[in-house]
Amino acid sequence: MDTTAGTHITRRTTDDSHDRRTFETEVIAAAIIVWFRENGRDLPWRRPGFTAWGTLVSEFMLQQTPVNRVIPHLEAWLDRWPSPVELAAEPPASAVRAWASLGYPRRALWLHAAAVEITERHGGTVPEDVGALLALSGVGDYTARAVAAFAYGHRHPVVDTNTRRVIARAVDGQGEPGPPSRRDLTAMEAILPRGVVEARTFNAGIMELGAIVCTARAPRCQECPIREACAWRAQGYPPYLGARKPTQKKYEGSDRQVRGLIMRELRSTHRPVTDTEIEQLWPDAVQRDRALTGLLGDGLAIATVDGYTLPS
DNA sequence: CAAACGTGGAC
DNA sequence: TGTCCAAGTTT
Repeated sequence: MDTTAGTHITRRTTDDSHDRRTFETEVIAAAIIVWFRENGRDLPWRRPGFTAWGTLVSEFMLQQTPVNRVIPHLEAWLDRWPSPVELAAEPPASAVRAWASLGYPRRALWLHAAAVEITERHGGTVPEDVGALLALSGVGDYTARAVAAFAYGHRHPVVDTNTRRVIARAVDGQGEPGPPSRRDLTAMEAILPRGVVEARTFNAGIMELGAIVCTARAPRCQECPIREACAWRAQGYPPYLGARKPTQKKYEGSDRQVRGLIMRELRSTHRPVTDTEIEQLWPDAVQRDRALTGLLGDGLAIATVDGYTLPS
């Protein structure tokens, strides 16, 4: 927190001992809301009339995949499957094919499974309740709250990598957030505006701020609406000394790459892929078998007498 | 809790 | 060229 001004105000706005709202955090929230209304991107899931199902699909696709790569696949997906009922009526293979090269194809399988669960347990309507959302396949803390908040307007803290980074910098004065923790949720809750409308806009706005201004690399502080209130800036941008996320392993030559090659082959045809064809994909038999066994275990590949297929 | 899980663009 | 990063979830 900024301690440079002798007039710094720390009045609490509630008796809740977990509430970290102060004059400073309320200024930050208000500035983000105003900034977002002016500067938020025109994205499909922000269009009026965008459905809860559309929101759920978009959140699945946005898990670790950049916005620009998601948009065309999202629109094609929703044209084909306007509600979970239509998707649930198709085999998982259709979902995995439509997922194409978005990456992490288990998400396609989970999204299909979630569509079946929504159809069977919720009459084909995406649930509003965070608990019910969390019970769906592939839906975790982030996605459940994002759907409840953005599709249904409920007041929930939405925590993702962007909100964690903005709070780490602006509020905590750290250049990077620490490892993800349940405390992130309470930290976000603690500064979330009380009003339903304000909370919804703040959730979207702080994510947007982290995505296009307060970025991981080369943040554009001169364009930041909360630069005057930013604790990290006030302290002279001290370097981050805490635990770093482990460096990502090399993709070239990894099991992930082999899985990706096999999945690409399975998606490319409606006929079973033979052992011989699988062998052409990667020279190392041990690694190849490990990848294939993993895919079978994940349910992304099915063994038949004629070879391997997507799950039907 | 750490590790696994795809893919492609940016610097 | 190699590293970093992207609206996470699961085991």
